[in-house]
Amino acid sequence: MLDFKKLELNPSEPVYLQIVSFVKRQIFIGTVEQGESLPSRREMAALLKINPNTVQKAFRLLEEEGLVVTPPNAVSILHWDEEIYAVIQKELTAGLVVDFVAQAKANGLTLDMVMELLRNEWAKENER
Amino acid sequence: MLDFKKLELNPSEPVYLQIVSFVKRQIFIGTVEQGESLPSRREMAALLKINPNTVQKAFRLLEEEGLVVTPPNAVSILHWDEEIYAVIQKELTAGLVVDFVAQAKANGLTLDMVMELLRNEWAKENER
DNA sequence: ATAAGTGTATTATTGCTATGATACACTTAA
DNA sequence: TTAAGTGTATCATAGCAATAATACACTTAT
Repeated sequence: MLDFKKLELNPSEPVYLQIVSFVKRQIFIGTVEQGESLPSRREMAALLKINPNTVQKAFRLLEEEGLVVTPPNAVSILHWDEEIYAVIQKELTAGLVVDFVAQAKANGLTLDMVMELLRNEWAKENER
Repeated sequence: MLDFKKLELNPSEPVYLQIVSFVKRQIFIGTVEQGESLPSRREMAALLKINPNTVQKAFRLLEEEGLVVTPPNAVSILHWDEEIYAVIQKELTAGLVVDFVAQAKANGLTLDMVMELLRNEWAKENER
């Protein structure tokens, strides 16, 4: 189930994008089901203490990406098909490493160096 | 030796940052020596077809980070000490993975998954 | 002396993006 | 019918960051 109270807003990244990412990750991880309702724009805005338009922007984006459907004058509902799921799955996995690898190569690093750095950083603080 | 002709400007990232990164990477990789001169602001601006102030901003940043020194009314010169070198070395290696790991964890990925993705992406196109 | 080359400081402009205010159309239930 | 709740469209605002224009002080070689 979607629990937006767990979404801690980071002031340095656009709020609407944080909402989008949050929902995508929940779908990807599988903590959320098809047909589940999202809060209304105003409700969610009140919860997060932000402007309803910001929520609207996030939800519209989710709709454009095929993760959400919104009947007229009613609350948005989570809905996606396999194809779309594959897209966000790729985005959250393979897509994540693309820029990273490009940068690492530009910096002159080797694969072995990167894997070593990765292991170290991963071990640091398994908090949360 | 610094060859700014190899610096292909990417329109979607600030130019002055691209210049800074370029120089840092050259220092880190070791294709450049202490005492080497940079082009004058105007010269470099002409070469890259950008505004001299943009070059100035980049060079000033490099100076603030301790990679460059600029005598009065003269061209800037590459100069750094071991401590500063260690800083940018860390920035270009360990520092690179920090955000990446944070994101991967947020997406619910495991270390093994990430390493696998990394190998795949690294193998893709060893061009350049 | 002069002209051309340095770096630098100050200010202006531009463009973009995120966010906010407001009004509208519609549904639903009291 | 009315009031409160939906989403939505349009426009305004604000803030920020990158880039640009301009003028200044100084050096150097002609």
